[in-house]
Order: sequence, then structure tokens, then C-alpha cells
Amino acid sequence: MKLPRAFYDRPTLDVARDLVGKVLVHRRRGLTTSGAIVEVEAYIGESDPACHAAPGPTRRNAPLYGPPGFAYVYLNYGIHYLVNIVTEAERQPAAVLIRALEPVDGIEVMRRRRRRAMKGRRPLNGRSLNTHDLCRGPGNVTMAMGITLAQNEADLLGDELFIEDRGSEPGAIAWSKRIGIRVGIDRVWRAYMRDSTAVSGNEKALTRNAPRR
DNA sequence: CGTTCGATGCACT
DNA sequence: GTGCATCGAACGT
Repeated sequence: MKLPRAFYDRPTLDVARDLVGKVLVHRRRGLTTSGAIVEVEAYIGESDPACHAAPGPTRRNAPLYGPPGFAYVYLNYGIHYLVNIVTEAERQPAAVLIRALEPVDGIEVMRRRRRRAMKGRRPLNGRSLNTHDLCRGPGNVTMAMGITLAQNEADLLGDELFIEDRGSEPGAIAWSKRIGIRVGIDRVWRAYMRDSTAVSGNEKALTRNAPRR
């Protein structure tokens, strides 16, 4: 069942927590890929220095100021697209970054896209791509799912990019500080499935847990 | 194990 | 011109 608009129109930390275990689906050119969300990070408001809304409204961050339940995709480091889910945008600009998935549908399509994205360099020293590595890390998520700027501002209630509740019981969820950022590192706004091997980050990032808030 | 570094594009000041 | 919500190879220990 596709998540309704009301799911996204809630406090961002609640949305982040509840997104873990849901299934992100992308249909593109007749190919369907999907994966269970196992790791997310919240970016909340202009007072969060790591949030793209920190400088106030700009051309790029406009989706953060729009209605909830839409995608915010941007190019990061000139190399990777990162996909966010806009939340309580009517109250304040905020979103949830999708950092890792456990692949479900279209696993061979994901493998192909990951390999194609590594053109020029020898992939993984010749080793093969494990399923739980296909969508491990926010750049890998978009690579494997085929998500680009074309999906920016996509309505998650549409049929191209959306999130489903498939009724599976989510495992234990843990919280930690956000990783890979240089400012706003104090906030404990990263939620992840504790026992999933598809979660990104090193041992330190995983053990640096703290209770929510 | 650990750290460093190159690839690469664009929003923002 | 600066700096980034990255990835993975290539090194050093």
C-alpha cells in the first residue's frame, strides 16, 4: 500500500523513524527497482546548519519549502545524486535523506547500473557486487535505483517514484549522530535498522548510538 | 585495520 | 573562487 500524503505531513523525526522498513519503489523505462529503507537522516529547518535550507530559500532548495510527500534530489560532489523525502514543509523546510536500502526488486538492474556508473575504473578490484552493497550509502542508492535530477520534485503519490508499506515487521531501530557532514554533527538524527548489513558507515558510527533526541 | 586522495558539477557568496 | 549530506582505490601501519 502506497503511503498517503498524511504520512509525510508530520514531525520529521517521526517520519524518519517510520520510513525505516518501508519500501522505496522506482519505475523507469519499464524497469522497476525497489528496496527496503534501512538507514535515513533528518535535516530540519533553517536552524540546522547541515540542512540545505540553512541559507534560507534559494533556487536549489525550493522543494524543501514545498508540500510534503515530494522528492528533493540534488547533485552532490559533482558525482552523486542524493534523494530526500520532503516532510513537514508547510511548517518548516525539512526532509529525510535516504542513505541505504536492502534491495528487493530489480536486483540485476541495480547491479548493471552500479557497474555502468563505475566505467573507466576497474570495479571493486574485480570482485563482484554483493546484494547488500548495491544500495549501501546515499550515492549508491540513487545509482542503483536510477534516480537523477529528473526525479527532483517527483510526487511520491504518483506512479514513478513512491514508498510502500508492505506490511513487514521492522526490526530494531537505533539512532546515532549524522555521518558524512562537517557541521551540525551534534544532532542525533540518523535512524537505521540495527541488524541490517546494508547500513552504511563504519563501526564507530554504528556504536556511537544515543537515545533519540 | 587506518587515512588520503582524485573524480567531478554546480549552488552559493 | 569555495565547499560540499560521496565513493572506492591506493596506499600506510
